[in-house]
Amino acid sequence: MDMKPNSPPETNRSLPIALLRAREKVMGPIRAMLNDVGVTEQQWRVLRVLNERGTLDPTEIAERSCLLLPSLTRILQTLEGKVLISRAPHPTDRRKQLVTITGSGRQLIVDNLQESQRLNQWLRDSFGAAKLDELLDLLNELDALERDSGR
Amino acid sequence: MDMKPNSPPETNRSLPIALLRAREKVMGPIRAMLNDVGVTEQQWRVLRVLNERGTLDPTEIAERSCLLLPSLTRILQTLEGKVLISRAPHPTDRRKQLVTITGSGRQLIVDNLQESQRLNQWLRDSFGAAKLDELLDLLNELDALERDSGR
DNA sequence: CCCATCTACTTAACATGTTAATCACAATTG
DNA sequence: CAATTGTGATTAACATGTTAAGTAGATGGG
Repeated sequence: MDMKPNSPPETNRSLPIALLRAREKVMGPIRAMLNDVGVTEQQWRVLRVLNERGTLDPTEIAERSCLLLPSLTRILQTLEGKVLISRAPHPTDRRKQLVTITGSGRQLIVDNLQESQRLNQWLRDSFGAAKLDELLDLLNELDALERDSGR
Repeated sequence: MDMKPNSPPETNRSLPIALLRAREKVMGPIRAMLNDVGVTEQQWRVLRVLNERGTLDPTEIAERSCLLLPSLTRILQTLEGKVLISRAPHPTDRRKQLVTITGSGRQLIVDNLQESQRLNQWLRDSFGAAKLDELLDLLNELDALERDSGR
């Protein structure tokens, strides 16, 4: 037990940094793929959510794609400009809107989904399916934690 | 085996999203703490690296704090403006510079390190020390992976 | 020594992250 | 129904992320 008192965690044992580095490893190739198509990682997330879940309002898109509403507002404007999504007013609540992916949007996903899945599969093979699942379980547990937080 | 063919991973089982959500859980309280002091999460990372490792050049700071050089350039300008770091030309290589944390910078760390460690400890207690270590191991393994990448 | 090339850092341009403020509309209450 | 409060989305302002281009200084031949 030769641990120094109050020894702060090395940057390698810092969870925020470790999460950041891991994310970079995984997203790097995906970002490169999307860069060729002209959409960002965040725009891709929004399109995938809309493709999987159908028409949604911005608040739910934000939750599912892990974006804050101010960012999403700008992203939706961009995607609408590219005609990858369309927006319609909510029939009863005039504060809301309904966002739908367009045919072009779906096509963009179709064009890139295979490559995306290939990258996923490569990760599974390289890292190991068991460890990947274990990692996902731990991350989801961590996320499910703290509904109160230590502050 | 009732798996649908080509079934894409749900957003919850997507590693990039899971990493993002987990990071938000961990960083949220830390960000709040730093927000009160007037430094960002990235500025905090740079200061901690400089405090732990001493005088460094920007390239090494970028690696250790997980920032890209263009971001770091702006961050160093900001930190220099706040007199939390100082910059000096490299004695032999005039392309480089040497960045050092100032007394004010060290003081800022001292003032917030305890709270930071308290939040870390709370995470360890809530999540479990064993699982936290396991998670860190998996993340580091993932990071150490792919020196070639699947592209 | 000169040139081609590489390296360290910076700048530029655009997209997103983050917090606070704002606006329109909805829901609630008196 | 009017006033208050809450909600959904947007805007504003500043910081960072990301890619590409630029600049100054080092480095390695010829």
